[in-house]
Amino acid sequence: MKKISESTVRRLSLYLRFLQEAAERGLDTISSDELAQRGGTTSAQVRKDLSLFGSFGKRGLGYSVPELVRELREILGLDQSWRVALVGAGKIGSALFSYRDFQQRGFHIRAVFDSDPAKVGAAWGGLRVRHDEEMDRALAEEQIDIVIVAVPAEAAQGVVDRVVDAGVRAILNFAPIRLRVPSTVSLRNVDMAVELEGLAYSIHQR
Amino acid sequence: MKKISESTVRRLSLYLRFLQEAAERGLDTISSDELAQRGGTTSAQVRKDLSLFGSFGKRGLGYSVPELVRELREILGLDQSWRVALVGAGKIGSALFSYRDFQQRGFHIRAVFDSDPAKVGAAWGGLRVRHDEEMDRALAEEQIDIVIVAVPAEAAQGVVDRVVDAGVRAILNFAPIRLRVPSTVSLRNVDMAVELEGLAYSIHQR
DNA sequence: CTTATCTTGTGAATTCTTTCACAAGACGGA
DNA sequence: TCCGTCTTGTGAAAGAATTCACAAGATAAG
Repeated sequence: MKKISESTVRRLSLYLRFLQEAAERGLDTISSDELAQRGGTTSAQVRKDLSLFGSFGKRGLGYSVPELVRELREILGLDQSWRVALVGAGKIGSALFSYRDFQQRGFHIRAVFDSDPAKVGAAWGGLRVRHDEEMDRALAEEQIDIVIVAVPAEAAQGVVDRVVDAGVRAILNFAPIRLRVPSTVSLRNVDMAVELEGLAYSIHQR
Repeated sequence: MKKISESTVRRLSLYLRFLQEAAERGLDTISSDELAQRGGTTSAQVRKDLSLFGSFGKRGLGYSVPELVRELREILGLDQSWRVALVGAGKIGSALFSYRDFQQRGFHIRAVFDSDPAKVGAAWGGLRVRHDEEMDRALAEEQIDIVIVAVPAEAAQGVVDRVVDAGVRAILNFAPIRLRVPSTVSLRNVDMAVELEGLAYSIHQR
């Protein structure tokens, strides 16, 4: 399969979200143009993105909403549920843990780790916060697919190295630091400081 | 001034972060190559990014760390402090509020709003959570530069419309929805669902 | 059946970003 | 001062992503 750019994948995810809303509203057909409006892009872009995976539309009509939902879920790998672990039981970790959306979309948090003895043992939902030291073994035992890193910047690289050694192939990082991972591992960063600074830049420019 | 791409601004922000670490470690000179390693890019990219704003380096030597820190802070608009408001006093809002990094980088939260009467009045740091209805007036009174939106998806567009009407020109959105704003307003999205789905896509692809 | 109206799928053109590659300086040592 | 070694700054080249523009298919109405 040809290489798909990160921006395309991002957009597919947005299309899917809007299609699901459309499905709830009972729409059963949608055009690339309507999809584009909500995704903040153009109809040509939508068609090009989708055409990388097949031709799902009907000329003159548009796309069948339920069908395209099905296709996109399959393309993105959302027709299965994913086993997620959260490392860092601080404020951000806790906010992420109770973020209902993840669950809904098939991302299930199966384990929470922290290095602070004061936090270890606490009950989080049906889980118990486990000590950091258990992590390496537990990631394998629980067959974790994705790890969310929500520890301070200083600790993040160490955590990630261990996570990678444990065989995890996908990491979502919230620590404000650029992590090194082997090219076989997928890494996404959520970096609030960078975003804020980008905003500062744009207002600063008048 | 020529138009600078969003990816360039993102990278500048990363360079600055690394330069500040370097400064703390006492380094006073750094090459585009060292800067590139940490930013996960190439030396040519670093030089091109910087050259959009001037020539800050010395051939044969590299860049003066303190000087480049100063320049980047000025370019990004970080040589001033920014007045931030937070809308949404839920889990995410609360995590963001206590995120020390923002403060450190000159982003000061001056007001917190929520529509839930149960939350209004609560003391957050030195602030008191205010009712949503006060928002429109308060944004102007407090001369807010940047608004962070941390409300549920259904409420986000309504909040943003009011924020825009109140004259705010920069918004950081955490709600999982694509917001519409006039082109005069800068908007950045932090969309954790999209990031997770991107990771799902990449492992799913084998 | 024919015509008018839609909207897709997709090569080609365009625009934007990144990488290459090298002349121009800067420094240190002899 | 001259030479060897660095590393910047930047046009030019290459590569990616987006947009254009239109033929081809689908439907509906007369």
